[in-house]
Amino acid sequence: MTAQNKIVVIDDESQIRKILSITLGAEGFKVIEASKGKEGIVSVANNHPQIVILDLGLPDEDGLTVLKEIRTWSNVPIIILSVRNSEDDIVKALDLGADDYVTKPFNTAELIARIRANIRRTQQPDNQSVIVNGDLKIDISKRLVYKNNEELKVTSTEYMLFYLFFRNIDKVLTHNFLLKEIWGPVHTEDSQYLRVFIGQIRKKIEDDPAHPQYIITDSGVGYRMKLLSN
Amino acid sequence: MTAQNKIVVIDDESQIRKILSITLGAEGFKVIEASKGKEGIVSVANNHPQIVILDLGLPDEDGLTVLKEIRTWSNVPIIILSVRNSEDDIVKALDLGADDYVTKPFNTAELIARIRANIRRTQQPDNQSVIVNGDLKIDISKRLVYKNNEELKVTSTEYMLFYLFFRNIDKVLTHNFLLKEIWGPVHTEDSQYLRVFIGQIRKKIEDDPAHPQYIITDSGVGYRMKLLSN
DNA sequence: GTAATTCTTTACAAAATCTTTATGCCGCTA
DNA sequence: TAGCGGCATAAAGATTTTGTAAAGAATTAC
Repeated sequence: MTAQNKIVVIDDESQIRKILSITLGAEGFKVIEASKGKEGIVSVANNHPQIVILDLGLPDEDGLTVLKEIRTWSNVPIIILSVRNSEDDIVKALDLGADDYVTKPFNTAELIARIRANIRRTQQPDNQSVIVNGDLKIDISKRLVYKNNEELKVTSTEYMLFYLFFRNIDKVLTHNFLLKEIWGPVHTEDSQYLRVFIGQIRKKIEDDPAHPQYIITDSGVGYRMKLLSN
Repeated sequence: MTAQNKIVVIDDESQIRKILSITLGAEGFKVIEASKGKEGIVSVANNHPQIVILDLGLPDEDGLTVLKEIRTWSNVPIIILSVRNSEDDIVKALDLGADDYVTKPFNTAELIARIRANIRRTQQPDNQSVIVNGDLKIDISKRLVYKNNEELKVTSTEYMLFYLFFRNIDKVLTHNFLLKEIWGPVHTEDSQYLRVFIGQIRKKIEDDPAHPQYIITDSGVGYRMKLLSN
Protein backbone atom coordinates (compact mmCIF):
# COMPACT_ATOMS: atom_id res chain seq x y z
CA MET A 1 0.00 0.00 0.00
CA THR A 2 1.40 3.37 -0.94
CA ALA A 3 1.49 6.51 1.15
CA GLN A 4 -1.26 8.45 -0.53
CA ASN A 5 -2.57 11.90 0.27
CA LYS A 6 -1.00 11.98 3.69
CA ILE A 7 -0.26 15.35 5.24
CA VAL A 8 1.70 15.86 8.43
CA VAL A 9 0.71 19.05 10.29
CA ILE A 10 3.19 20.27 12.89
CA ASP A 11 1.62 22.99 15.04
CA ASP A 12 1.31 23.50 18.75
CA GLU A 13 -2.10 25.16 18.56
CA SER A 14 -4.67 22.40 18.75
CA GLN A 15 -7.20 24.84 17.33
CA ILE A 16 -5.32 25.08 14.08
CA ARG A 17 -4.61 21.36 13.88
CA LYS A 18 -8.31 20.75 14.28
CA ILE A 19 -9.28 23.16 11.55
CA LEU A 20 -6.73 21.69 9.19
CA SER A 21 -7.79 18.13 9.97
CA ILE A 22 -11.36 18.91 9.14
CA THR A 23 -10.77 21.06 6.10
CA LEU A 24 -8.07 18.97 4.53
CA GLY A 25 -9.88 15.79 5.49
CA ALA A 26 -12.84 17.02 3.50
CA GLU A 27 -10.50 17.47 0.55
CA GLY A 28 -9.51 13.82 0.70
CA PHE A 29 -6.25 14.16 2.58
CA LYS A 30 -5.37 12.05 5.57
CA VAL A 31 -4.07 14.45 8.19
CA ILE A 32 -1.53 13.31 10.76
CA GLU A 33 -1.13 15.76 13.62
CA ALA A 34 1.94 16.60 15.65
CA SER A 35 2.02 19.22 18.38
CA LYS A 36 5.77 19.33 18.96
CA GLY A 37 8.78 19.64 16.69
CA LYS A 38 10.44 16.36 17.57
CA GLU A 39 7.17 14.52 17.32
CA GLY A 40 6.64 16.04 13.89
CA ILE A 41 10.06 14.97 12.66
CA VAL A 42 9.42 11.39 13.73
CA SER A 43 6.01 11.46 12.14
CA VAL A 44 7.38 12.64 8.81
CA ALA A 45 10.01 9.90 8.93
CA ASN A 46 7.44 7.21 9.69
CA ASN A 47 4.54 8.25 7.52
CA HIS A 48 6.25 9.49 4.35
CA PRO A 49 3.59 12.13 3.77
CA GLN A 50 3.06 13.83 0.45
CA ILE A 51 3.44 17.19 2.09
CA VAL A 52 4.23 18.78 5.44
CA ILE A 53 2.70 21.87 7.02
CA LEU A 54 4.98 23.39 9.62
CA ASP A 55 4.26 26.26 11.98
CA LEU A 56 7.32 28.43 12.50
CA GLY A 57 6.17 29.48 15.97
CA LEU A 58 6.62 26.23 17.85
CA PRO A 59 7.20 26.47 21.59
CA ASP A 60 9.58 23.60 22.32
CA GLU A 61 11.82 24.04 19.34
CA ASP A 62 12.44 26.55 16.64
CA GLY A 63 10.48 25.73 13.52
CA LEU A 64 13.54 26.51 11.42
CA THR A 65 15.45 23.79 13.24
CA VAL A 66 12.73 21.28 12.49
CA LEU A 67 12.80 22.33 8.86
CA LYS A 68 16.55 22.00 8.67
CA GLU A 69 16.51 18.55 10.21
CA ILE A 70 13.84 17.21 7.88
CA ARG A 71 15.76 18.60 4.94
CA THR A 72 18.83 16.60 5.82
CA TRP A 73 17.09 13.39 4.80
CA SER A 74 13.91 14.27 2.91
CA ASN A 75 12.75 16.43 0.01
CA VAL A 76 9.09 16.27 0.94
CA PRO A 77 7.43 19.60 0.15
CA ILE A 78 7.12 21.75 3.27
CA ILE A 79 4.70 24.63 3.61
CA ILE A 80 5.44 27.14 6.34
CA LEU A 81 2.78 28.70 8.52
CA SER A 82 3.86 32.05 9.87
CA VAL A 83 2.39 35.18 11.39
CA ARG A 84 2.25 38.28 9.30
CA ASN A 85 5.14 40.73 9.56
CA SER A 86 7.75 38.09 9.97
CA GLU A 87 9.15 38.22 6.49
CA ASP A 88 12.58 37.59 7.88
CA ASP A 89 11.64 34.16 9.19
CA ILE A 90 9.79 33.33 6.01
CA VAL A 91 12.80 34.19 3.89
CA LYS A 92 15.08 32.18 6.14
CA ALA A 93 12.75 29.20 5.94
CA LEU A 94 12.52 29.41 2.16
CA ASP A 95 16.29 29.68 1.86
CA LEU A 96 16.61 26.64 4.11
CA GLY A 97 14.51 24.63 1.70
CA ALA A 98 10.89 25.31 2.55
CA ASP A 99 8.70 25.22 -0.53
CA ASP A 100 6.05 27.75 0.23
CA TYR A 101 4.50 29.78 3.01
CA VAL A 102 1.11 30.95 4.19
CA THR A 103 0.61 33.74 6.70
CA LYS A 104 -1.70 33.39 9.68
CA PRO A 105 -4.53 33.99 9.93
CA PHE A 106 -4.79 32.05 6.71
CA ASN A 107 -7.43 31.61 4.15
CA THR A 108 -8.27 27.91 3.92
CA ALA A 109 -8.96 27.94 0.23
CA GLU A 110 -5.59 29.47 -0.43
CA LEU A 111 -3.80 26.95 1.74
CA ILE A 112 -5.46 24.12 -0.14
CA ALA A 113 -4.49 25.69 -3.42
CA ARG A 114 -0.90 25.96 -2.25
CA ILE A 115 -0.89 22.35 -1.11
CA ARG A 116 -2.16 21.16 -4.44
CA ALA A 117 0.27 23.38 -6.33
CA ASN A 118 3.23 22.04 -4.41
CA ILE A 119 2.18 18.42 -4.82
CA ARG A 120 1.71 19.02 -8.52
CA ARG A 121 5.07 20.69 -8.85
CA THR A 122 7.04 18.02 -7.07
CA GLN A 123 5.36 15.26 -9.00
CA GLN A 124 6.51 16.62 -12.31
CA PRO A 125 9.64 15.20 -13.85
CA ASP A 126 12.36 17.81 -13.68
CA ASN A 127 14.16 16.75 -16.80
CA GLN A 128 11.67 17.82 -19.44
CA SER A 129 13.18 20.20 -21.92
CA VAL A 130 9.96 21.94 -22.93
CA ILE A 131 7.77 23.54 -20.27
CA VAL A 132 4.50 25.26 -21.07
CA ASN A 133 2.68 27.75 -18.88
CA GLY A 134 -0.34 29.58 -20.26
CA ASP A 135 0.80 31.56 -23.30
CA LEU A 136 4.43 30.96 -22.43
CA LYS A 137 6.82 28.21 -23.31
CA ILE A 138 10.48 27.55 -22.70
CA ASP A 139 12.57 25.14 -24.72
CA ILE A 140 15.62 24.45 -22.67
CA SER A 141 17.48 22.42 -25.25
CA LYS A 142 17.10 25.25 -27.73
CA ARG A 143 17.51 27.97 -25.13
CA LEU A 144 14.43 29.78 -26.40
CA VAL A 145 11.40 31.36 -24.78
CA TYR A 146 8.09 31.76 -26.58
CA LYS A 147 4.92 33.76 -26.05
CA ASN A 148 1.98 32.66 -28.17
CA ASN A 149 4.43 30.44 -30.01
CA GLU A 150 6.49 33.40 -31.05
CA GLU A 151 10.10 33.56 -30.12
CA LEU A 152 11.06 36.18 -27.58
CA LYS A 153 14.35 37.98 -27.79
CA VAL A 154 15.95 37.44 -24.40
CA THR A 155 19.39 38.28 -23.10
CA SER A 156 21.34 35.72 -21.16
CA THR A 157 20.43 37.25 -17.81
CA GLU A 158 16.79 37.37 -18.74
CA TYR A 159 16.96 33.78 -19.93
CA MET A 160 18.48 32.71 -16.64
CA LEU A 161 15.52 34.27 -14.86
CA PHE A 162 13.02 32.59 -17.15
CA TYR A 163 14.80 29.31 -16.66
CA LEU A 164 14.60 29.55 -12.89
CA PHE A 165 10.95 30.54 -12.95
CA PHE A 166 9.87 27.84 -15.36
CA ARG A 167 11.73 25.22 -13.38
CA ASN A 168 9.96 26.41 -10.25
CA ILE A 169 6.44 27.25 -11.29
CA ASP A 170 4.25 28.20 -8.34
CA LYS A 171 7.21 28.34 -6.00
CA VAL A 172 8.42 31.53 -4.35
CA LEU A 173 11.99 32.31 -5.25
CA THR A 174 13.55 34.63 -2.71
CA HIS A 175 15.54 37.70 -3.69
CA ASN A 176 18.54 36.03 -2.17
CA PHE A 177 18.11 32.88 -4.17
CA LEU A 178 17.67 34.72 -7.45
CA LEU A 179 20.57 37.07 -6.81
CA LYS A 180 22.86 34.22 -5.94
CA GLU A 181 21.85 32.11 -8.89
CA ILE A 182 22.35 34.90 -11.36
CA TRP A 183 25.06 37.17 -9.98
CA GLY A 184 26.92 34.66 -7.87
CA PRO A 185 27.33 34.53 -4.11
CA VAL A 186 28.78 38.04 -3.91
CA HIS A 187 26.00 40.47 -4.74
CA THR A 188 23.54 39.67 -2.05
CA GLU A 189 22.93 43.04 -0.43
CA ASP A 190 21.07 44.98 -3.03
CA SER A 191 18.22 43.69 -5.11
CA GLN A 192 18.16 46.66 -7.40
CA TYR A 193 19.34 44.74 -10.47
CA LEU A 194 16.71 42.18 -9.85
CA ARG A 195 13.88 44.70 -9.93
CA VAL A 196 15.12 46.11 -13.18
CA PHE A 197 15.30 42.67 -14.76
CA ILE A 198 11.95 41.58 -13.40
CA GLY A 199 10.52 44.71 -14.98
CA GLN A 200 12.33 43.80 -18.16
CA ILE A 201 10.92 40.30 -18.46
CA ARG A 202 7.47 41.42 -17.43
CA LYS A 203 7.52 43.88 -20.28
CA LYS A 204 8.16 40.96 -22.59
CA ILE A 205 5.60 38.47 -21.32
CA GLU A 206 2.85 40.31 -19.49
CA ASP A 207 -0.08 41.79 -21.38
CA ASP A 208 -0.23 44.51 -18.76
CA PRO A 209 3.15 44.73 -16.99
CA ALA A 210 1.66 46.90 -14.24
CA HIS A 211 -0.71 44.07 -13.32
CA PRO A 212 1.32 40.96 -13.91
CA GLN A 213 -0.33 37.57 -14.34
CA TYR A 214 2.79 35.46 -14.58
CA ILE A 215 5.53 36.93 -12.43
CA ILE A 216 3.99 37.74 -9.06
CA THR A 217 5.66 39.89 -6.40
CA ASP A 218 5.67 38.57 -2.86
CA SER A 219 6.58 41.77 -1.09
CA GLY A 220 9.48 41.40 1.27
CA VAL A 221 10.07 37.82 0.16
CA GLY A 222 10.62 37.36 -3.53
CA TYR A 223 8.91 36.54 -6.82
CA ARG A 224 7.05 33.58 -8.19
CA MET A 225 5.79 32.43 -11.53
CA LYS A 226 2.15 31.48 -11.32
CA LEU A 227 0.82 28.45 -13.12
CA LEU A 228 -1.82 29.44 -15.64
CA SER A 229 -3.94 26.84 -17.37
CA ASN A 230 -3.04 26.51 -21.00
CA MET B 1 -1.84 -2.26 -34.95
CA THR B 2 1.47 -0.48 -34.70
CA ALA B 3 4.43 -1.48 -32.57
CA GLN B 4 4.22 1.21 -29.94
CA ASN B 5 6.48 1.64 -26.95
CA LYS B 6 7.68 -1.92 -27.16
CA ILE B 7 11.05 -2.79 -25.71
CA VAL B 8 12.77 -6.13 -26.11
CA VAL B 9 15.08 -6.99 -23.23
CA ILE B 10 17.62 -9.73 -23.91
CA ASP B 11 19.26 -10.85 -20.69
CA ASP B 12 19.81 -14.21 -19.06
CA GLU B 13 19.42 -12.92 -15.53
CA SER B 14 15.73 -13.13 -14.66
CA GLN B 15 16.35 -10.71 -11.83
CA ILE B 16 17.34 -7.95 -14.23
CA ARG B 17 14.55 -8.74 -16.68
CA LYS B 18 12.10 -8.44 -13.82
CA ILE B 19 13.43 -5.09 -12.64
CA LEU B 20 13.34 -3.72 -16.17
CA SER B 21 9.84 -5.05 -16.76
CA ILE B 22 8.55 -3.30 -13.70
CA THR B 23 10.44 -0.04 -14.06
CA LEU B 24 9.94 0.39 -17.77
CA GLY B 25 6.39 -0.85 -17.48
CA ALA B 26 5.72 1.97 -15.05
CA GLU B 27 7.09 4.37 -17.68
CA GLY B 28 4.53 3.20 -20.17
CA PHE B 29 6.65 0.76 -22.15
CA LYS B 30 5.59 -2.74 -22.99
CA VAL B 31 8.50 -4.97 -22.12
CA ILE B 32 9.09 -8.22 -23.99
CA GLU B 33 11.59 -10.48 -22.29
CA ALA B 34 14.06 -12.90 -23.80
CA SER B 35 16.54 -14.95 -21.83
CA LYS B 36 18.60 -16.31 -24.70
CA GLY B 37 20.26 -14.75 -27.70
CA LYS B 38 18.39 -16.67 -30.39
CA GLU B 39 15.09 -16.11 -28.63
CA GLY B 40 15.88 -12.39 -28.51
CA ILE B 41 16.67 -12.19 -32.20
CA VAL B 42 13.39 -13.85 -33.09
CA SER B 43 11.55 -11.59 -30.70
CA VAL B 44 13.03 -8.45 -32.26
CA ALA B 45 12.08 -9.73 -35.70
CA ASN B 46 8.53 -10.51 -34.67
CA ASN B 47 7.73 -7.56 -32.44
CA HIS B 48 9.43 -4.65 -34.20
CA PRO B 49 10.24 -2.94 -30.89
CA GLN B 50 11.14 0.71 -30.60
CA ILE B 51 14.32 -0.20 -28.82
CA VAL B 52 16.35 -3.21 -27.72
CA ILE B 53 18.28 -3.68 -24.51
CA LEU B 54 20.96 -6.31 -24.88
CA ASP B 55 23.20 -7.80 -22.25
CA LEU B 56 26.65 -8.54 -23.60
CA GLY B 57 27.20 -11.41 -21.16
CA LEU B 58 24.81 -13.99 -22.53
CA PRO B 59 25.50 -17.67 -21.88
CA ASP B 60 24.44 -19.45 -25.04
CA GLU B 61 25.80 -16.98 -27.50
CA ASP B 62 28.04 -13.98 -27.47
CA GLY B 63 26.10 -10.75 -27.17
CA LEU B 64 28.19 -9.25 -29.94
CA THR B 65 27.03 -11.99 -32.29
CA VAL B 66 23.42 -11.22 -31.46
CA LEU B 67 24.06 -7.56 -32.10
CA LYS B 68 25.73 -8.28 -35.42
CA GLU B 69 22.91 -10.50 -36.56
CA ILE B 70 20.21 -7.97 -35.67
CA ARG B 71 22.15 -5.30 -37.49
CA THR B 72 22.15 -7.26 -40.70
CA TRP B 73 18.46 -6.61 -41.12
CA SER B 74 17.40 -3.90 -38.62
CA ASN B 75 18.41 -0.42 -37.53
CA VAL B 76 16.44 -0.54 -34.31
CA PRO B 77 18.33 1.31 -31.56
CA ILE B 78 20.21 -1.11 -29.35
CA ILE B 79 21.42 -0.26 -25.87
CA ILE B 80 24.13 -2.49 -24.50
CA LEU B 81 24.24 -3.66 -20.90
CA SER B 82 27.75 -4.50 -19.83
CA VAL B 83 29.73 -5.04 -16.66
CA ARG B 84 32.19 -2.35 -15.77
CA ASN B 85 35.79 -2.86 -16.88
CA SER B 86 34.93 -4.33 -20.20
CA GLU B 87 35.60 -1.25 -22.28
CA ASP B 88 36.87 -3.43 -25.09
CA ASP B 89 33.56 -5.12 -25.51
CA ILE B 90 31.73 -1.83 -25.30
CA VAL B 91 33.86 -0.32 -28.01
CA LYS B 92 33.42 -3.38 -30.19
CA ALA B 93 29.69 -3.27 -29.66
CA LEU B 94 29.49 0.39 -30.57
CA ASP B 95 31.58 -0.23 -33.66
CA LEU B 96 29.25 -3.04 -34.63
CA GLY B 97 26.32 -0.65 -34.53
CA ALA B 98 25.12 -0.46 -30.96
CA ASP B 99 23.66 2.94 -30.16
CA ASP B 100 24.49 3.38 -26.52
CA TYR B 101 25.62 1.48 -23.47
CA VAL B 102 24.98 1.32 -19.74
CA THR B 103 27.27 -0.39 -17.30
CA LYS B 104 25.98 -2.78 -14.65
CA PRO B 105 25.06 -2.19 -11.93
CA PHE B 106 23.00 0.49 -13.58
CA ASN B 107 20.98 3.40 -12.35
CA THR B 108 17.40 2.92 -13.50
CA ALA B 109 16.74 6.60 -14.01
CA GLU B 110 19.77 6.86 -16.24
CA LEU B 111 18.77 3.86 -18.27
CA ILE B 112 15.33 5.34 -18.82
CA ALA B 113 16.89 8.64 -19.85
CA ARG B 114 19.11 6.80 -22.34
CA ILE B 115 16.16 4.91 -23.72
CA ARG B 116 14.19 8.07 -24.26
CA ALA B 117 17.16 9.86 -25.78
CA ASN B 118 17.71 7.08 -28.27
CA ILE B 119 14.08 6.83 -29.22
CA ARG B 120 13.92 10.56 -29.72
CA ARG B 121 17.04 10.58 -31.80
CA THR B 122 15.98 7.81 -34.12
CA GLN B 123 12.53 9.24 -34.57
CA GLN B 124 13.82 12.41 -36.10
CA PRO B 125 15.12 12.08 -39.58
CA ASP B 126 18.60 13.41 -38.85
CA ASN B 127 20.08 11.22 -41.47
CA GLN B 128 18.60 13.07 -44.36
CA SER B 129 21.30 14.37 -46.59
CA VAL B 130 19.41 17.36 -47.98
CA ILE B 131 18.06 19.98 -45.61
CA VAL B 132 16.10 23.00 -46.80
CA ASN B 133 15.55 26.23 -44.89
CA GLY B 134 13.95 29.15 -46.65
CA ASP B 135 16.10 30.08 -49.64
CA LEU B 136 18.89 27.90 -48.40
CA LYS B 137 19.71 24.26 -48.91
CA ILE B 138 22.54 21.99 -47.90
CA ASP B 139 23.36 18.70 -49.56
CA ILE B 140 25.50 16.83 -47.12
CA SER B 141 26.32 13.94 -49.38
CA LYS B 142 27.60 16.35 -52.02
CA ARG B 143 29.05 18.79 -49.48
CA LEU B 144 27.33 21.71 -51.18
CA VAL B 145 25.33 24.69 -50.00
CA TYR B 146 22.79 26.47 -52.18
CA LYS B 147 20.95 29.77 -52.08
CA ASN B 148 17.99 30.03 -54.44
CA ASN B 149 19.16 26.75 -55.91
CA GLU B 150 22.47 28.27 -56.87
CA GLU B 151 25.62 26.71 -55.57
CA LEU B 152 27.59 28.79 -53.10
CA LYS B 153 31.33 28.77 -53.04
CA VAL B 154 32.20 27.82 -49.48
CA THR B 155 35.50 27.03 -47.85
CA SER B 156 35.80 24.02 -45.60
CA THR B 157 35.54 26.05 -42.42
CA GLU B 158 32.49 27.83 -43.74
CA TYR B 159 30.98 24.52 -44.74
CA MET B 160 31.56 23.14 -41.27
CA LEU B 161 29.61 26.09 -39.88
CA PHE B 162 26.78 25.61 -42.33
CA TYR B 163 26.70 21.93 -41.53
CA LEU B 164 26.40 22.59 -37.79
CA PHE B 165 23.72 25.22 -38.29
CA PHE B 166 21.62 23.15 -40.67
CA ARG B 167 21.82 20.15 -38.37
CA ASN B 168 20.66 22.31 -35.47
CA ILE B 169 18.08 24.64 -36.88
CA ASP B 170 16.46 26.85 -34.24
CA LYS B 171 18.91 25.76 -31.61
CA VAL B 172 21.36 28.15 -30.02
CA LEU B 173 24.91 26.96 -30.57
CA THR B 174 27.25 28.45 -28.02
CA HIS B 175 30.57 30.03 -28.92
CA ASN B 176 32.28 27.26 -27.05
CA PHE B 177 30.46 24.55 -28.92
CA LEU B 178 31.20 26.04 -32.29
CA LEU B 179 34.82 26.73 -31.48
CA LYS B 180 35.35 23.22 -30.22
CA GLU B 181 33.61 21.63 -33.16
CA ILE B 182 35.59 23.58 -35.70
CA TRP B 183 38.95 24.36 -34.13
CA GLY B 184 39.18 21.47 -31.71
CA PRO B 185 39.22 21.49 -27.94
CA VAL B 186 42.17 23.87 -27.74
CA HIS B 187 40.91 27.26 -28.88
CA THR B 188 38.34 28.04 -26.28
CA GLU B 189 39.42 31.45 -25.04
CA ASP B 190 38.80 33.80 -27.88
CA SER B 191 35.94 33.75 -30.30
CA GLN B 192 37.51 36.14 -32.71
CA TYR B 193 37.77 33.66 -35.58
CA LEU B 194 34.19 32.80 -35.14
CA ARG B 195 33.02 36.37 -35.59
CA VAL B 196 34.98 36.72 -38.76
CA PHE B 197 33.52 33.54 -40.19
CA ILE B 198 30.00 34.35 -39.13
CA GLY B 199 30.42 37.63 -40.97
CA GLN B 200 31.75 35.67 -43.90
CA ILE B 201 28.85 33.27 -44.20
CA ARG B 202 26.33 36.01 -43.58
CA LYS B 203 27.77 37.89 -46.51
CA LYS B 204 27.06 34.83 -48.63
CA ILE B 205 23.54 33.98 -47.51
CA GLU B 206 21.91 37.06 -46.07
CA ASP B 207 20.19 39.58 -48.30
CA ASP B 208 21.20 42.28 -45.83
CA PRO B 209 24.12 41.02 -43.75
CA ALA B 210 23.67 43.87 -41.27
CA HIS B 211 20.18 42.61 -40.48
CA PRO B 212 20.49 38.86 -40.71
CA GLN B 213 17.44 36.65 -41.16
CA TYR B 214 19.13 33.29 -40.98
CA ILE B 215 22.08 33.45 -38.62
CA ILE B 216 20.89 35.18 -35.45
CA THR B 217 23.18 36.49 -32.74
CA ASP B 218 22.37 35.68 -29.14
CA SER B 219 24.63 38.14 -27.44
CA GLY B 220 26.78 36.63 -24.76
CA VAL B 221 25.70 33.14 -25.73
CA GLY B 222 26.18 32.16 -29.33
CA TYR B 223 24.50 31.96 -32.74
CA ARG B 224 21.64 30.03 -34.19
CA MET B 225 20.07 29.44 -37.55
CA LYS B 226 16.44 30.38 -37.58
CA LEU B 227 13.90 28.22 -39.32
CA LEU B 228 12.25 30.12 -42.15
CA SER B 229 9.24 28.73 -43.93
CA ASN B 230 10.11 27.65 -47.44
C1' DG C 1 58.14 29.20 -57.51
C1' DT C 2 54.40 32.08 -58.01
C1' DA C 3 49.67 33.21 -57.68
C1' DA C 4 45.39 32.44 -55.64
C1' DT C 5 42.90 31.11 -51.87
C1' DT C 6 42.05 30.61 -47.20
C1' DC C 7 43.01 31.37 -42.49
C1' DT C 8 44.54 34.21 -38.58
C1' DT C 9 45.20 38.41 -36.36
C1' DT C 10 44.60 43.26 -35.48
C1' DA C 11 42.20 47.45 -34.93
C1' DC C 12 38.39 50.13 -34.57
C1' DA C 13 33.43 51.13 -34.90
C1' DA C 14 28.84 49.85 -33.64
C1' DA C 15 25.52 47.61 -30.99
C1' DA C 16 23.77 45.29 -27.13
C1' DT C 17 23.69 44.57 -22.43
C1' DC C 18 24.40 45.61 -17.73
C1' DT C 19 24.65 48.82 -13.86
C1' DT C 20 23.49 52.82 -11.58
C1' DT C 21 20.82 56.75 -10.57
C1' DA C 22 16.70 59.18 -10.09
C1' DT C 23 11.93 59.59 -9.46
C1' DG C 24 7.30 58.24 -8.41
C1' DC C 25 4.02 54.88 -6.70
C1' DC C 26 1.63 52.15 -3.32
C1' DG C 27 0.47 50.38 1.11
C1' DC C 28 1.27 50.71 5.81
C1' DT C 29 1.83 53.01 10.25
C1' DA C 30 2.32 56.62 13.55
C1' DT D 1 -2.03 62.84 6.41
C1' DA D 2 2.87 62.80 6.50
C1' DG D 3 6.58 59.78 6.39
C1' DC D 4 8.70 55.40 5.59
C1' DG D 5 10.04 51.12 3.22
C1' DG D 6 9.74 48.22 -0.51
C1' DC D 7 8.75 48.18 -5.30
C1' DA D 8 8.35 49.72 -10.43
C1' DT D 9 10.16 52.13 -14.25
C1' DA D 10 12.61 55.17 -17.24
C1' DA D 11 16.71 56.75 -18.68
C1' DA D 12 21.65 57.91 -18.59
C1' DG D 13 26.23 56.08 -18.28
C1' DA D 14 29.57 52.34 -18.25
C1' DT D 15 30.94 48.09 -19.86
C1' DT D 16 30.95 44.17 -22.60
C1' DT D 17 30.15 41.95 -26.74
C1' DT D 18 29.83 41.92 -31.60
C1' DG D 19 30.63 43.37 -36.64
C1' DT D 20 33.71 44.49 -40.33
C1' DA D 21 37.48 45.84 -42.96
C1' DA D 22 41.97 45.01 -43.95
C1' DA D 23 46.69 43.37 -43.56
C1' DG D 24 49.80 39.63 -42.85
C1' DA D 25 50.62 34.46 -42.59
C1' DA D 26 49.83 30.01 -44.14
C1' DT D 27 48.25 26.84 -47.30
C1' DT D 28 47.04 25.11 -51.72
C1' DA D 29 46.94 24.93 -56.77
C1' DC D 30 49.11 25.34 -60.92
